[in-house]
Amino acid sequence: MTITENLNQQQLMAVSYQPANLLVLAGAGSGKTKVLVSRIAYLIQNHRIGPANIMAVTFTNKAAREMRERLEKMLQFPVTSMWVGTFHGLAHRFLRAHWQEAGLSQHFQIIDSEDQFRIIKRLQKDLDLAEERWPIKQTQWFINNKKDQGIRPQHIQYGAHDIFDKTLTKVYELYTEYCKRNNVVDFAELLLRTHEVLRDNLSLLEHYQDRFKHILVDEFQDTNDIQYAFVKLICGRDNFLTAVGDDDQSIYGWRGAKIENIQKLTKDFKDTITIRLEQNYRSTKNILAASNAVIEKNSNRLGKKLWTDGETGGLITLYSAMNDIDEASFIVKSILHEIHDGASRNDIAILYRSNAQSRVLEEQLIQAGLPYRIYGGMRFFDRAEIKDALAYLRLLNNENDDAALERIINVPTRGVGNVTLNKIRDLAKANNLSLWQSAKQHISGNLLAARAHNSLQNFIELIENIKTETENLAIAEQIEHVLFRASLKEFYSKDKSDRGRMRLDNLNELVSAAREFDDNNDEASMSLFLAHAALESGDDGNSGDTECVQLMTLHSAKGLEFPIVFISGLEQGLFPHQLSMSEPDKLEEERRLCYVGMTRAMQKLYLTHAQLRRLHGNEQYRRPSCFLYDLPEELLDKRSGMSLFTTSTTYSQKQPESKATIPQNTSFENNKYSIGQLVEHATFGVGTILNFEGAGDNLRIQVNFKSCGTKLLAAAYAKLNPL
DNA sequence: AAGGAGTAGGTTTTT
DNA sequence: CCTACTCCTT
Repeated sequence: MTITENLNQQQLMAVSYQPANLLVLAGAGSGKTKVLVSRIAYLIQNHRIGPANIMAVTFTNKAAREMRERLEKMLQFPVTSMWVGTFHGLAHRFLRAHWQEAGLSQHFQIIDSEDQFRIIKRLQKDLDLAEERWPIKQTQWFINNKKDQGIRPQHIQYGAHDIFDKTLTKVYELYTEYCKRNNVVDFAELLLRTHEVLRDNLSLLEHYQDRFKHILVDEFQDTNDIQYAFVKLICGRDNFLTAVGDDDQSIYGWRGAKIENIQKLTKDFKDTITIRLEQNYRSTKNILAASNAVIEKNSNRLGKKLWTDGETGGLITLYSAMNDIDEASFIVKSILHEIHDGASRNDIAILYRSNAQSRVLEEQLIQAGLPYRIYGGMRFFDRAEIKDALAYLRLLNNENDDAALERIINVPTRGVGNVTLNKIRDLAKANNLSLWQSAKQHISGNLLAARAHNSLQNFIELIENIKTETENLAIAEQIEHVLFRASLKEFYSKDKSDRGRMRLDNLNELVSAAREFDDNNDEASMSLFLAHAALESGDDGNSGDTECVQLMTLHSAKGLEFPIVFISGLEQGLFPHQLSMSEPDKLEEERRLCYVGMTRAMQKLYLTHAQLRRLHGNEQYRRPSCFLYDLPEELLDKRSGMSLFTTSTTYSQKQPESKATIPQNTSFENNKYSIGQLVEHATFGVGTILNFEGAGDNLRIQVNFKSCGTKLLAAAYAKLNPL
């Protein structure tokens, strides 16, 4: 098969266009990845560009892996010398090679946002900044935001009375010093430092400009200032940029992505050719028409209209639910129908604006006995037990990693409590020592009471012993040894709950991950494995054998596609979100998010909203989302749940408090339960009580419901058992 | 050092 | 309403 086979005219043009600066505006489902991969293959095969002369930047590590795989499959030979990765991954690679020019020490480590949070918290505490007035998150945001814009503490200008900027800049400054002292680098620093080194080192810059004849960047609409500056810098000579993206799918403005980047590209890069991929191969005509109708309401678009010569498809179902539970129950019922009609659970995705919305959906799915999977929860390498284990490894790798030491000095508990730790901190601060050095001084100088002294000494010896014992081991074996010597597994196995068991599993999984890393990397080292752990989310992909309905936020649905898609909670204040409704720019991003969601659907799209929703504990009447009014009537199959009027009587009854959850896998329809059973195991919900029998503990109740509510049951109970 | 009480806060997330 | 975290008691 040749590279240019099976491409439409626009795709072919994008793939085969002579070396030049290219902007490929690729609409949803227009074969963007295919074009990107094919263009690289084409450059290699037809323009005799060496893989080593190509750099490809992707949005996630997963995308990077997939790109390399597809490319190698297409070319039938490995392209190991090509640089493929995320901006962060590539920057890391660069800094490892040029740590001296970058002013880093050779074995610098990457910290993630949680580490960063803890460090800033510590620093602010030392500065006596009250957390209520100076939220750590805010400082963290301040620092990262400055870094994303290429701004160092010394560049920040503030007025004499600007306490806010003055204070945060001070923290930023101390934080920078801390990172230098501890030999660590955060995510934003990877990019900023790389940019600075290239900018200030002409020979190095020219070397890379000469090497990378072609730089290809995917998801260009999601680049931030520093990333754009980096691309601009490196594309400064006889080399070319291929930027692929879709301004209509820019949904990360809130974390620094600049939609303007894709808009100003043609001005900043010489003779840029713009190619539009507008033929969609994913969705039906109806779905596409509806999506187009929504996105058309945005101003400032580069302009693009998707079309398809696929089938018209069914109408889009718009369900107006009575409340959030009715909404969830409608979704679940519809899923059951779809499955009955031959759909696989894997084909179905439920999308929502915020994670909190998943709970009600989950409850209904559990009741229906439908297996589901939630995307984008806690990431593997972010789990507490994994981070503990990694902290040991970090400490072994670099004794002066204070954050690592703080994390595990008393995990598992070994009698080095807060009092001792504070003493260690104080001495470290006074003499500009690392915590490890300070701890050793406490031992050698006999500065502690006997009990603390012994505990601390044991800790120091433990670390030093592990260090010698693991010196020549492969990384997986090193980790196993650490887990054993630090009794981490023992520590977690004390927890007999599901959670404890899961933690043990995860620790074992960590060993496997290390082994896999070892197998896949020629020069695997502990230092590289730690970097891998920081840069990779370690998402398990489609693990597991059971087919699952997929639940995720609209944001995490980007780049995916499903035959059947539900978008729930289309209500003013929820989607578009309350906090994004005031400013036009933010509302436009919400609209793009809606567009992204809708264009995930291949065959069938369901949109739902609830008239009454329980949010933060109280019920609120909600207007349908403004996006729903953009949809052409003729594309819709409108349905609605019970009217509000009927149920409001139920809701208005005086109801005593009760708390409980229905056990999983319980089926309810028209069954009789003892009230004790039900009140103890009920979740709130909607239902009708058909009949009562007996009284007191022997009271039995017949209910007809999707899920019967605690409130309702409690009301019934109160009615039959007056005080 | 663990568990209970009390309370603050509650978009979106990858690296 | 639910959670995650702090603080306070044993």
